[in-house]
Amino acid sequence: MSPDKFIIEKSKEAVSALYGAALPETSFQVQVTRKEFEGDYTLVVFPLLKVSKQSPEATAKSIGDWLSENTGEISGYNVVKGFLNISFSSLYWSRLFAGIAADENFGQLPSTGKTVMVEFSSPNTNKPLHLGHIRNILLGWSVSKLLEANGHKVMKVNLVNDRGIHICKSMLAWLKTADGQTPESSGKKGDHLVGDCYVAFNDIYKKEVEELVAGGMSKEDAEKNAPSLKEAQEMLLKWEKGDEEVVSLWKKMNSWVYAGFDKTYGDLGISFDRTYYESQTYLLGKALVQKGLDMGIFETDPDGSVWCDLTADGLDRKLLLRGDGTSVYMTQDLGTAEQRFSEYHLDEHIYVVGNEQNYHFQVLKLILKKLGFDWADNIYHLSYGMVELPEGKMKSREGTVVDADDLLEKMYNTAKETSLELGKIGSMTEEEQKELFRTLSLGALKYFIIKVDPKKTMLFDPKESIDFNGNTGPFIQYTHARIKSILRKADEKGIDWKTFAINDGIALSSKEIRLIKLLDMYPGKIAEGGQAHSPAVIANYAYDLAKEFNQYYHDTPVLREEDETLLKYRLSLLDMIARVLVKAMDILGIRLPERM
RNA sequence: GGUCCCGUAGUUCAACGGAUAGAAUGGAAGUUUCCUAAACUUUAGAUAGCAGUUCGAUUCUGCUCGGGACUACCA
Repeated sequence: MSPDKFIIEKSKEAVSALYGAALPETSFQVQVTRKEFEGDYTLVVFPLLKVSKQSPEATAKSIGDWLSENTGEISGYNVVKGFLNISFSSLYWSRLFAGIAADENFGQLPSTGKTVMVEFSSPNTNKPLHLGHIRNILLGWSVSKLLEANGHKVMKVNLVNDRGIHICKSMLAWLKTADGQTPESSGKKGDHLVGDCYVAFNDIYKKEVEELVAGGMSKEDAEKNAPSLKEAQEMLLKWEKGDEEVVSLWKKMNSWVYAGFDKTYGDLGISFDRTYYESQTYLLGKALVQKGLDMGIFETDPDGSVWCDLTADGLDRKLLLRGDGTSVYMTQDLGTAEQRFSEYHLDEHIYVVGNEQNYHFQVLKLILKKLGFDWADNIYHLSYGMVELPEGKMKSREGTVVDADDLLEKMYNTAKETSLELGKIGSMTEEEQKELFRTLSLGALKYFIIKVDPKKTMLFDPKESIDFNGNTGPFIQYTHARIKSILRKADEKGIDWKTFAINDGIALSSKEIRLIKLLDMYPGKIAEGGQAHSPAVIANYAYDLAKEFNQYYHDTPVLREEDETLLKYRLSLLDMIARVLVKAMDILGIRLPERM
């Protein structure tokens, strides 16, 4: 049992023995004792005053005395104001550690039998992935891993927006300007080629609008009547009718894009269990509109459009079906949600989508509830803030969007330069070097993005993100490599620490106890992070552990230790730290190299 | 106008309603006899403002001031 839970349980007994009162667990607040005070864990006694009818100090002392007398694990206590600082015996800590180290599945919580779907990435096929997608993807990926560590079965899905007017724009521009280029012939990555076409379309369109305005047309009319836009709209109609030529071009260009996306996903080290395409789902939801009408919660306007009035809930009227009977984004999302919940019997569905869609998801959940679906409560919108650059927001119009592929390449090159500069690569083969640079650059990028609370707007400074010092991915990677190096050294010396059974009765230093305490906290961090859907908790935990190790190792001889028992004990402690670091970083999708 | 989010050292980020608000980075001063100095030690530096609830507020409530998002028969 964890020390904090142990204290809660025993304190409960103490309160009932001393004051004859039974208080709920929430009245017992236990926290790690702050460094500047003596003790391991601290019980906050203020909430107990109402039953003790004593001063905070007297209450703390009574409970402290009771705990000392009635438990063997506690070695002492002190009282500061309303805080009861409790110390555990060395024996207790070494036994706790033995339990942690013996657990092969440490960090994996028992199966819950629940299935959770996580949707993330969700790109458009007319633009390559950019920095905003990277935040989305990394969040989606590590939330998935976090949920798995919590014992859930997780389905990672991607929803590709592969239809609509914007795709037609790219297709049109390709026909007009690309001169038959393919990814093979041009050497461009497929998604970039198609993205360039989209840009090319907008250039043409802009020019046409300018010409029309110069010819005396109002700007508004010009924007609606530019010939290229008309052409794109015609193309969309043809697509919807299944026109063979249009559809085959659409398929060809999309396949280029998917190949490009797959490359980027691969570079990021992520994958999906299933990919949905809007072209196959955009008609879903119409049946639900009819259901809503039958239930009387939707209404039809004179022009035939269907609405849901949410003004009573503090929201607006929401369109669900256009006057011409076609559906909108919301309709589709209602339909896909219903389909997914029934097909996979989901217990929860998490959508990783930017905070600009907070309103959309508020409405989505509300309408589903009105339609009588209880599972609407199990939809969670993991909303995240924008990524800004030192020079401000990313704007595609101004060309300040950070392209995902460019960024990954730059990170790789910087990792390479820095490593070479520090003379770190030693005798590595070229393959090993490449692997290391890749691991380091991805570690830096992922950690930098994930450590920030998702809901906050974050600043991405390319220079800082590739920093290898301080609260960074490479610092943790380095720490792990260092521990592994020590353990290798121990092996070379022939110290058989792996088969060591941890004995009682070892005098532990306060720094060692701190490390054990941190290790013990790890499953709790997983559970906590799982609830908050926040991988940032895990990221910061891993950093704390790495930092604590560095401080410990700096002035505690391990390999030089002469007492064999203590030596083996310490080596197992290092091994356990390395294991937990690997587990934690795995949740973030960050690999830890053995050497660097 | 309405709804939602954010505001913490120079900068980038932390802090279940708990003790003297933590790190990192940048600034200043130091450290090589176990591993790998991508490390470690010391030092200066912050809760936008005003009320309220509480034994206790960065955290909860209200207002003010700043920044952002949404408020499409786009997706």
